[in-house]
Amino acid sequence: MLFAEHSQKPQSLEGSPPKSIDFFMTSERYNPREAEGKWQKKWAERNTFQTDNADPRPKYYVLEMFPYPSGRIHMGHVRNYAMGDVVARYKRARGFNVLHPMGWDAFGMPAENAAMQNKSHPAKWTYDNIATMRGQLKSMGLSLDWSREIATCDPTYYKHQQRLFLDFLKAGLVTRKKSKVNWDPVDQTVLANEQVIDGRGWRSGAIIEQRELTQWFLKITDFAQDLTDSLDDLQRWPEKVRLMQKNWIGRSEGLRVRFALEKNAIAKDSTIEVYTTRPDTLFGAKFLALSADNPLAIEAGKTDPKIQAFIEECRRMGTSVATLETAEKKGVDTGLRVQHPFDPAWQIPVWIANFVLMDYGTGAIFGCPAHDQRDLDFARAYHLGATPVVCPAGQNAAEFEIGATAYDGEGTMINSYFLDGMEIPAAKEEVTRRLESTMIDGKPQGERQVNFKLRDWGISRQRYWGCPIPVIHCDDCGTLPVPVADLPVTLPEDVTFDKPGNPLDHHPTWKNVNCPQCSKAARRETDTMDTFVDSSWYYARFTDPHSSDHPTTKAADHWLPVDQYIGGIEHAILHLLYSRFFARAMKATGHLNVKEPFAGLFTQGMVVHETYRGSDGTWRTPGEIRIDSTPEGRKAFSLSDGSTIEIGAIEKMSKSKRNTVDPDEIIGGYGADTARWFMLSDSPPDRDVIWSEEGVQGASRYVQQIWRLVHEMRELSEGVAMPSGSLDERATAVRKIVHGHLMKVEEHIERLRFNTAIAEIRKMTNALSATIAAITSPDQINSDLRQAYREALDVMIQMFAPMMPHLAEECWAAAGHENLVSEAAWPQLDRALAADDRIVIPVQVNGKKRAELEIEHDADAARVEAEALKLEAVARELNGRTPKKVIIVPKRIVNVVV
RNA sequence: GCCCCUAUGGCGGAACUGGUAGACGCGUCCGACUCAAAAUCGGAUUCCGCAAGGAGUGCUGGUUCGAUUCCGGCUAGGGGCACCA
Repeated sequence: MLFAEHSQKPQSLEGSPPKSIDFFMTSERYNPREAEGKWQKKWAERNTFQTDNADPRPKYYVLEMFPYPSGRIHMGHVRNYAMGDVVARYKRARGFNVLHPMGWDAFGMPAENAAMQNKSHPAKWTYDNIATMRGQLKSMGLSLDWSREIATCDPTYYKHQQRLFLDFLKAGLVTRKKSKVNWDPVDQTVLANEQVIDGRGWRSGAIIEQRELTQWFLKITDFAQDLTDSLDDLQRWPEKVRLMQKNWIGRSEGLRVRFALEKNAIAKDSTIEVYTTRPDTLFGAKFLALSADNPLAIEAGKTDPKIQAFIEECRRMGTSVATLETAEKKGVDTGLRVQHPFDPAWQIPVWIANFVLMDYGTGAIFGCPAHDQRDLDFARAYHLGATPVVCPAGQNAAEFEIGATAYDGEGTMINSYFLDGMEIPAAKEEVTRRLESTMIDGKPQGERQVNFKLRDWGISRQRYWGCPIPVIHCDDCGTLPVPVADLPVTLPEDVTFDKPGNPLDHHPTWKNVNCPQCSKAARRETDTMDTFVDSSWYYARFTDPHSSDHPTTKAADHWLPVDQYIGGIEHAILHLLYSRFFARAMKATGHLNVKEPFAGLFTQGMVVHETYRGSDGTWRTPGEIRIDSTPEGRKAFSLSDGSTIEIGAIEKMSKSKRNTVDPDEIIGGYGADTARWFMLSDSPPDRDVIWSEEGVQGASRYVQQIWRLVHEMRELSEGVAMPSGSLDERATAVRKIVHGHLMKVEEHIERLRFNTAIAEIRKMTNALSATIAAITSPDQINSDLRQAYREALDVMIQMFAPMMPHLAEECWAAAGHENLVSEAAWPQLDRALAADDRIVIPVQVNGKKRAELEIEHDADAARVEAEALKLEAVARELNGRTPKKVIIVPKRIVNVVV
């Protein structure tokens, strides 16, 4: 026997009083504090959740977004990992070889900030936090393979990341270029576009400045087309995330048009190129506008002080992304003129405008005020006119005028020479075709072009606590990769954070090295990688986390893609797009053979909580108040002085609003199972869940309910085998309850509908309790019924085991099993039992329900109709009239139409 | 400004491809047990109405034998992008 016999010694049935169910009841309550630690230890001893890569069963890889070791886990983690654990445990029971690993996204700014404050080392802070959080996760009873644990700050991890960087460099997927970057003045580092939110740093919240720096870039734009196209194949991703990525990548098809410049003293080129998605509106052109950073604009500024002043004004404005949002449309006429492509006599003025971006398209546009709001605003400010060239259906072309709003809808071409009368798509095609075949300056005047909003991913960060970029700068040999044999380039341990900026930059012995090529004095790259690089490939590393020679091995090909990935919607763009890029880049460099890392994605909602505010306006924690529920509503009072507390809005748990709940306290008080159960039960997993004390108490009550029910059923089924052959009516009814609900629970879990899966389990336990309550005397309990309860007991425990694993083990042992329910195979569903042979269907008259009809499930339409019409309530409604039509939807409904 | 999502009892929510609206839970009320309380158990709980019955899924129009579900218009809340030509 594996375990000491369970202490519960249920009473014998003999001599028990009839009627009440009290005689079944155990006097002991289930004690999660004792049980949970015991089973966690047992799982660890038996390596229950360790996964063997060589296991021949079909694989299933379930992964939750790994945490940043910030200090302690929060309720969001509990929700995320509870969901993943249900999937992992369920799939394991269903016979899959499940990979369910955990690790730490361990590089990042907070460790440096803590180091500055506490004068300790970021590594110590990080590893201390990891130790704390690992303990907390273990107390949740997650079925994780801890032998695969990784931390991205560990040289055994980032060594391989440096190797990937060098391979990407060799493959041309890395560039170093001078560019305008988003500079976070608080964190003193660069941020990627994706990390700037509403003009502020995603972490610091500081207003972002624009600076020009030399940076390392990963060429995510090389895959822009495939990254957008492949979204269509990600069937098991939320539509919302795919759409957000699609918009972010921002593919557009248009035409690059060359306008011939009139002779002038400024321009070196004889044409100006613009990019447009609306070549159909070419005859509505009123001006060309250059970006202030356009080389031609800069050239023009050199000879004209007025233009120079305007460019400088734009630069000042451009230093803050936030100011762009409110900026008026402004510009200056360069005096340059271009020819209209289809009318050499038509001169168009060339302006410099503050709303034209240099890094999209060609840094120049043609303005069609009638059909583009920005162009219209600009044209109104400088009286450039707005001739409509597209007329909406139903409008008189001669009278159609543009007011304050540009018209960007469909319509017919007007005022447009040879395009007149065409619809927009035909006009686009016609202009494109004509300009493609006209040559100017030895090139076609128009060329089809696809543009993307997506920019290359700048990964240089001027920080210490990150993965060093493995590159050496030599004055003679240039920028050289660190030889692979010298990897990892480890971080120096003796650093100080007393000066602003990058500590690596102030560390002479680390920074100064010899050139790997010429051996002369050279300098290490002191930038480290954006921490999003660390999390862009960890899912692959988990498949063979201790391989020391290579980032990945054949195991990655076996396990990837991740079958089910679960995490927050906040990563819809950043992390998920970078990971998709990384998989492609790793495929291109031979490290992977898939390009999509996550076949299934699920984005969970947040954990939210009521807020509480005292009369003095200060926030109060849930622990500082007491709530009274009355028919008039809920009222809150201060525990310390009894004063009235205002119950505020339900908001995301945050330290500032003081509405957080500590997972440790919940797990310590109610047990992990109760926390997991409530977290999964109360809301659909993709929506926010409101954490409430009452809800947790309900879950806790249910744990005890199950404990009692298990003992009742154990009593009833003592010493009998599982059902075989057909049983009597009473017993079959019990079996039908079990299999009917088993089928539904399976469906709900497969679709990740944890809340409805839990409702189904509760329905089943309610129904089983009712059958037991209906037993009025012991002589009603025959061998058939005992067998049915024997099965019901096991199946019930297995059904809630993925959500409440500790309680399930305790019950499983109480039911007399010597193995672990975590290692047991999922019960075999009997579909015949799951289906009902008599069903109740509603009967409507003229679409209103008037009666119910109970009938065999396989009754044919004629019989259903005959029986329905016989019903008294139906006859009464008909009142002698003959039905015009009777609609019968098998097993669903009868509708009698009069 | 553009794009997307959501709207169901006092509350969280359920209702597979159009087919009994309100499952399951929370809260509340009534009852049992108790000297009492807690815990536990049983019952009620969309609204109006004593009842028969009627109304009802944000508002509004449509398709249909039948609409929470599909289509059009609107309102409110939430999210994403944001001078991307």
